[in-house]
Amino acid sequence: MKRAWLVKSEPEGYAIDQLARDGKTRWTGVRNYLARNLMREMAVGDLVLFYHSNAEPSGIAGLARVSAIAAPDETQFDPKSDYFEPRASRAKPIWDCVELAFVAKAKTFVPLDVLRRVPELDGMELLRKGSRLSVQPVTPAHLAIVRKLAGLPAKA
DNA sequence: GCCAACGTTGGC
DNA sequence: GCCAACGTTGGC
Repeated sequence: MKRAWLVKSEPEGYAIDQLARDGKTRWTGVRNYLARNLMREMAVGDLVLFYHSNAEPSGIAGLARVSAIAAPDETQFDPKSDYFEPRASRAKPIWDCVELAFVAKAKTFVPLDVLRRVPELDGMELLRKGSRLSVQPVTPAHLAIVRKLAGLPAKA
């Protein structure tokens, strides 16, 4: 069963344009158990909304797709990395990441306040007060609405 | 910069 | 296992 997701990224750290240049990237640095567990549920081909957080403005910036399933996040083993995890070992990794591939940049960037004004998006995790989860599931209905708003292709 | 809403840590 | 203190996320 194909599912849909949303990931947050600070554009100053890794923006949709960077993903467009790279083509694909390992989604490293997620250090939240719920987010990790959701990444473990991702399948190759699942679509992923790409959200710019902590931005001016924040909002939906594009679309990606899962190009490889969850595997140990290499940054946890690197003492020089901000994401180093002293409790982890290669025998017992703690953090995983998927690989994401670029699909499209939003033809129309959709800011958060616009999303909030769409009644059909009620209940979307992103719009929940205090929502901080950086990896979230998105229902097919919500995905379809957001793609329409953003001018993202109906077929990836 | 403020602060609400979390998640994590560590003392007990 | 409880929970207070602390740290982080992310909108505003």
